[in-house]
Amino acid sequence: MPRPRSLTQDQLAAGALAVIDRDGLAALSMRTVAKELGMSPMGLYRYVSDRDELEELVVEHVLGSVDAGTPTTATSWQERIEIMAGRLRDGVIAHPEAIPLTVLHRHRSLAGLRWSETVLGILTEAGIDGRRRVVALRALHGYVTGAIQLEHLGPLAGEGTAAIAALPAAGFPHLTETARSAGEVGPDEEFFGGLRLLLRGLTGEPSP
Amino acid sequence: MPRPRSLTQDQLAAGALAVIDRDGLAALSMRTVAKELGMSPMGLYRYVSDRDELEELVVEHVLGSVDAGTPTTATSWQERIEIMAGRLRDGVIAHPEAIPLTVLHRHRSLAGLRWSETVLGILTEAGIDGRRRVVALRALHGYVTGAIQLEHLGPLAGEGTAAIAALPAAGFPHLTETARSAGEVGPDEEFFGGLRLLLRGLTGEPSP
DNA sequence: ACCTGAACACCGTTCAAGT
DNA sequence: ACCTGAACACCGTTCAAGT
Repeated sequence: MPRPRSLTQDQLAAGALAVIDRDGLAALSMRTVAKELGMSPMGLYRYVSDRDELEELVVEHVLGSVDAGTPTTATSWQERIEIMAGRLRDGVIAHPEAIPLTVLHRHRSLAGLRWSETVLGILTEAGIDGRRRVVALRALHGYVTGAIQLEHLGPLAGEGTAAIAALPAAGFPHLTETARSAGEVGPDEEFFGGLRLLLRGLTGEPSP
Repeated sequence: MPRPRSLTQDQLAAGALAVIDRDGLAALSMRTVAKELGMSPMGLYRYVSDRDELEELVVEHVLGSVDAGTPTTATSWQERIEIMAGRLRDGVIAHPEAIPLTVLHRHRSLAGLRWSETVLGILTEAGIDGRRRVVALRALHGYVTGAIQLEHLGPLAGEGTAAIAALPAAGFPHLTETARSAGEVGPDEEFFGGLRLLLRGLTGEPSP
């Protein structure tokens, strides 16, 4: 005798994300999510074929919160891309414990592809096309992904904290010196500063 | 009655890496590594305090194979940075299954810090210092990390294969079109093309 | 059709013991 | 000091059964 599904896929994703946000990524398991939702562990398999699919659902949920609409307030295409990068960063950083999952599954996510589509539109509008546009999208995607992760693993000031502080200053003169100036650079300046380097490189002539 | 250690830390790392290379990252466990080395699972705890430390050892082993010496053949500082990035990419890609570990632990690795030290030296020599140098290192680090991961997760042509092919072309006009030109762009052009964008942005005046 | 419970083959790690 | 073996509290997933 058919019973109605008690959950939507989004509720499942939200339950899993609640476990991650509260207890950390290591605590994520079919069993803990089932408990969070008041089901038996095997009940989840009605919604998802394995753990990997549960993870994809979580990422879809996180990236689904990112506004993929073309920014209208910005005056230049560079600014529009900065806004897109900032939105993605904000959405991902809102669930720091999920970052490894987000990075891992981002490229299979529909919401992630919507972000890429909008960025491609902005690049096209800027007169970038063909192979140059492919390289530009990949570079932006790679930078944003890597920068968010690095920020999560610890700022350079933090990278210094544990590892660099214990470093033989003689063997690492530049690193120890840079670690000192790193304290003045906040995460926003770091993220958008690096992004602007990329955009500036993109702006010049088609290259030699 | 004291017995000599039967293993070096490097042999332990090599054993773990052998498991990863042969059977994938999911197969890595204290038990499988112990079996690989002909020990009981608990024997490993003489060398390493937990699984996390075993992972760090693996990453140290992988990054330890990367030549961190300043390149001497290159004629420009940009070329020297390209060589450094290429060496890191080659070293990491040699163990594709270990990439998630490499990314995760890279910032705590001594060999990783040696790479950063050399890159900082090249940047300094190029006249980049202070906060600009901090931002430059982080941007390079972020880009290289992200680009290697993206390459491992699948090229844009591959990102297209599964996901983009199944995409409603109407809703994703740029993405479907770009996926077509993506086939012409090989992984090297993609990696170094993006890197050169960054370097070109770095080369201009100190910025507005 | 939706969900449960027992069972299987795994984990990382603690603890007590062997040489 | 180095290593082992049993045990504990976990995993993901299969399979048979309940409503």
